[in-house]
Amino acid sequence: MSKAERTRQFIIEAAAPIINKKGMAGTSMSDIMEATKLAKGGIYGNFESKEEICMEAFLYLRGQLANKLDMAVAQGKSAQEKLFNLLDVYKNDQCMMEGCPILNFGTEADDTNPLMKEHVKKAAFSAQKRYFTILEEGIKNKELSPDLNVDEFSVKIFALVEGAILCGKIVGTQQMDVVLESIKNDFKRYVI
Amino acid sequence: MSKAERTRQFIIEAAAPIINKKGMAGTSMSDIMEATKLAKGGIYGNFESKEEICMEAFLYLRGQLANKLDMAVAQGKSAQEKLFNLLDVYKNDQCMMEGCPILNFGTEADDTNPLMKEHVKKAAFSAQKRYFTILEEGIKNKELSPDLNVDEFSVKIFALVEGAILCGKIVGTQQMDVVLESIKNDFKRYVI
DNA sequence: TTTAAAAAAGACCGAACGGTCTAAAATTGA
DNA sequence: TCAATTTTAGACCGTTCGGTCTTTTTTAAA
Repeated sequence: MSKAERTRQFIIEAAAPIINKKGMAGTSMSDIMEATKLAKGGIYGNFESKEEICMEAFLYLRGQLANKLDMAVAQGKSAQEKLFNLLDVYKNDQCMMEGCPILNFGTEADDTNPLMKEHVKKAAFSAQKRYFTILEEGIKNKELSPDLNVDEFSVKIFALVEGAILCGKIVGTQQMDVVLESIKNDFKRYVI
Repeated sequence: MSKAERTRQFIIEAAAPIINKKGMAGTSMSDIMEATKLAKGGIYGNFESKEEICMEAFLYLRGQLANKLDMAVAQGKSAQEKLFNLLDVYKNDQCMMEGCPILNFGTEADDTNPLMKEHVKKAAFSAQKRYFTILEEGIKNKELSPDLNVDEFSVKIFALVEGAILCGKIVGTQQMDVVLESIKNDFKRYVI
């Protein structure tokens, strides 16, 4: 890994939480310079624009979150354990990074930045797919009722999780917990 | 209504959809000048800062949406009709304004603008209260099972609706429809 | 219709913006 | 260790930012 590659990664990791928090338009290059303690040249030698930094920041955050979720799922033995572990990441670990990047970048990018929007869309699909896989395996293993519409329920869980995060941000964590708990109850209706 | 009051309102109505779409940080005074065809003086004679315009824009959008939802609810005779009419506003009328102001302003304001955050919080509460009232009346009128936890279900519907809007923005309207439909199905489980 | 008051225009301000470029410094292969 | 190369510092660029202020225009009461 060359010096430049290391610096590039360092910039991404330093900038990502700021951009996630303040938004793309709300984050200035000077914010990033301050966070990295690098001068203009040090940054623009590794990225060709602020937009590129924003893109990489999103991909980084998305990857970090995906890893954490995948690990939580892997810990679970049953479909229920897998899903509940996943949801508990949001419940307990949310504080770590300032909110879900899909929610934050998605709301800002959708009318503004088509390329970013496409990346967010992909991230949303893969989040839904994670639910899908848990549910489908659960049915295959006779843990869950085959009546469950896996396609629809995956999307519903995704919407509920994102809604829960929004509730947590603007109202408070107790509302987020209520919503996350309601997902568990919905799920339990299909447990055989 | 004085000239100034009319102009002020005109500016708010012209700026609101832009700010809702591009965000507060992403909207510049020149954007607002262009939309209103007014010069700096004309705008700053009626507002003391861009932030004030953003505040008023949010309150305006929030009010518009609230009116539309209240009217839809008023059209319904049963709890089910009321809720379903409300949800159909999102399904059909969403295109009108670029997304839910609670979602858009909420995600941007939460780490940035405490006063705005407070307004968004209030708006979220009153959105939840609208669900609460429908459900509680439904129980009182023996339309809905008293087993329904009205407090929790109101928050859940709110989270699902906001999640549905996010799905609609980043993935597509068909996902939004799936989620809105799932709210109806959840509701039906409590109909007596 | 006149005139005093209110409202809007637009030149202007300093600051901050994203981005460039050259010179200095740090890295790296020999 | 040294020289070629890569990487970073930071002065600099034009532009745009939010906001002010004086002048002009418009409004509206007499």
